[in-house]
Amino acid sequence: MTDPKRYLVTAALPYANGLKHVGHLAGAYIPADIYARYLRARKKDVVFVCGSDEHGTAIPIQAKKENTTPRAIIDKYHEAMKQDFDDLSIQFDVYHRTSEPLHHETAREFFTMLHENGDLETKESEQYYDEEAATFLADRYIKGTCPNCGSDRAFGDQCETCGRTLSPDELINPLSTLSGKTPVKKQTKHWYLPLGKHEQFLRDWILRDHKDDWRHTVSGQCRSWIDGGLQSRAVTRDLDWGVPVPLEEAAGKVLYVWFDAPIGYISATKQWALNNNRDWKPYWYDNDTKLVHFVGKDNIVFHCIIFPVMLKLHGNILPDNVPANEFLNLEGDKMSTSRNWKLDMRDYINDFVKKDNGGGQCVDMLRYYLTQIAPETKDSEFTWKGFQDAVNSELVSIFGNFVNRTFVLMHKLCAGKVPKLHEAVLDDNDKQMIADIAAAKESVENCLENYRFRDGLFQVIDLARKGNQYMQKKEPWILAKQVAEKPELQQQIHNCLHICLQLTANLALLVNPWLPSTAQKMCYMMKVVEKMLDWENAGKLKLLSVGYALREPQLLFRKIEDDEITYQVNKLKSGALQTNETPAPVPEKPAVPAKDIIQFDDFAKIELKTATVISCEKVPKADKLLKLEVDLGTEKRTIVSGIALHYTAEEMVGKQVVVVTNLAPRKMKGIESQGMILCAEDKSGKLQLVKPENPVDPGSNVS
RNA sequence: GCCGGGGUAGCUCAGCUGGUUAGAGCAUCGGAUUCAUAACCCGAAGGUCGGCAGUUCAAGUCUGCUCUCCGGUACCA
Repeated sequence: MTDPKRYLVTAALPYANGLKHVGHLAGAYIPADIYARYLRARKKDVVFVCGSDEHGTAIPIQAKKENTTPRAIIDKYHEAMKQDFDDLSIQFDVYHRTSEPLHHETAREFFTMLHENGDLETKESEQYYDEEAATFLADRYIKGTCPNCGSDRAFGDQCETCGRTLSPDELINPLSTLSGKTPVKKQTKHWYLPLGKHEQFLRDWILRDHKDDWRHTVSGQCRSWIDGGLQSRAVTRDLDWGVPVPLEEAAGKVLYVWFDAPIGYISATKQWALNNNRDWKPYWYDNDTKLVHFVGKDNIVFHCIIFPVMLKLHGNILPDNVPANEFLNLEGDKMSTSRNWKLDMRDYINDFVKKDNGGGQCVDMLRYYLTQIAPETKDSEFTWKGFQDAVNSELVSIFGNFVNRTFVLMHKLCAGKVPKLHEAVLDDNDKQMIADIAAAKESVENCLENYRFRDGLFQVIDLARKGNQYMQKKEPWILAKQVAEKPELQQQIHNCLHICLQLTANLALLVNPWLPSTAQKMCYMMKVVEKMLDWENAGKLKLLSVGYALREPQLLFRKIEDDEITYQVNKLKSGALQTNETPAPVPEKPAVPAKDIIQFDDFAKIELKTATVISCEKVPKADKLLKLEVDLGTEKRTIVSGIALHYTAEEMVGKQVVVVTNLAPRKMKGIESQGMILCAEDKSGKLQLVKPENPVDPGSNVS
């Protein structure tokens, strides 16, 4: 979009069921914050909105887990996340929450318009209903036995043990988690958003109009979705936590969280307008508003497909870009909450920012490193060693050191004041440096405009590097020793320090979107007001006035010591170890079976036998399936088993396994499976075969 | 399996519509220097651009096949 009148920048609404980690930061919040700060520095009309996403079934679930109420959960995590963002200099213009009445009202209005315009479909279906609690049960509120792994910790949407996606109908022995009773099937009506109707619009808008300006990771994923066929999506669901559907016939139903959450951007904008006595409407209705969504790649489909369709139907503007980032790994592995392999924002804040030698410099160190490794084009990796290297050899040695030596020399050679620039004696080095400052402004700006934050920050550091080179060529400390014999050298010294100081001011300005605390500290040292950081001053040589006295230098960044790094790495590893070794917290009543008690006769219905794998091959065109021939002593059978991710076909041959031999046969990928192989599965989802301690004859009964 | 995105120096990445000896930063090694947080500066070394084949006067850059990593999706009794 050329020359937008105003900007609306959004960062993904974090879900209020736990603390967020540095992957979230690198993925959405830091890039969004950099962009918003840049626009503010350019005096653009910009609103940067975010807020807590507080609906959805995971909230009441989390409440149960923590033995409290949903309200307490969202209040707790809303405050915590808000605080963490604040501690890391993520400067939203408004941080709202979807539990606010303003949001409910906004979401209701949104739904109502779509409904009244006939843009939604309705469908009746049978859903589980808890008669005692007199409510329909969300998938998450039904538990039962997993048809896949047999675990009793399966829910209507997913099995906790094997992670398989489920539908409530698949559960064996479904039970309501509310009453503990067996639910009944009951007719229910829901509203759907028919995405398929908008396929052509999406194709034109994304694949044609934004062919060149969207990241190809983003448009590629969109194409994948569109080509895969766009299904209608339920907008409502039977749940009591969320925005009630504003229809009389929809009592007990709420808007699906995916529907109400992005509308949170709109309600946040409204709240901002109220707080600042402004009009929110142009930000969502005027075509000269540039809307940019910052999200992680898991959110692409919502922000590029679903929400735009909603916005179009509702008469709003569409996002100009969705610069989604990929994922951030940690020390060689994916970040994972369940395995405790992660770095929470709060942990960093406590271990670095809140320490005596911490503060803003540590905030900026993290912002620096997370930008430097930002997964803009592919997944990237956070390592503590990398963090240390980036801080020590770039921030400290190049950037911090340049500023420091400039200030020290200025105090030693120029009496603590900004020296004069003697234009008549400018040499090639001076001129080149001046040109480099102007050029840096252009390249940094270009990067920022195109969401290349990693490259932009590199350009800033590179300018500091050029400053070091320049100073080295000029060697004012050498000139100072000769000035007694050659007084004319004093002008060279002045020119060098003048340019270095103006360069320092420029560095403060250019680095400000990325490292705001550092920019402020530099302003303090230069005794200038923050207005100097206005982008229009960039590239110029007049940021500091001649003769102006500056403060004593203070170091911009401290070094990261080796022991801090080893401490963090050990902490990460031992934390992960703990979760691996300690089983899930034992409930107060130990090991009450979740399944119904059965009699011996029931058990006896299952025939279990040992078998030896004779041969084994991978089922073609299936990732998880192995086809096995097993010897049951008296017979041989073919079994198809979903263990290919854990065992290779070769290593299965010769192994003894336990087989359910009287299970009804089932065809998979065209092969009839005549039994089932038993496996144990740990928390991480790793499968282990169940087998006799010592080999026994094939066909031995297991009981 | 299908769809999408990657695989370029030890690490993190640039390389647009094909064109001279494939680039940068960090790390490493050597040198120089002292204004500076043993910092800076100069220099060197380091790559059969995942593999194979093809198109072309010319391919990291185009085509086909293949291996591998990351998502999504199907298979999981």
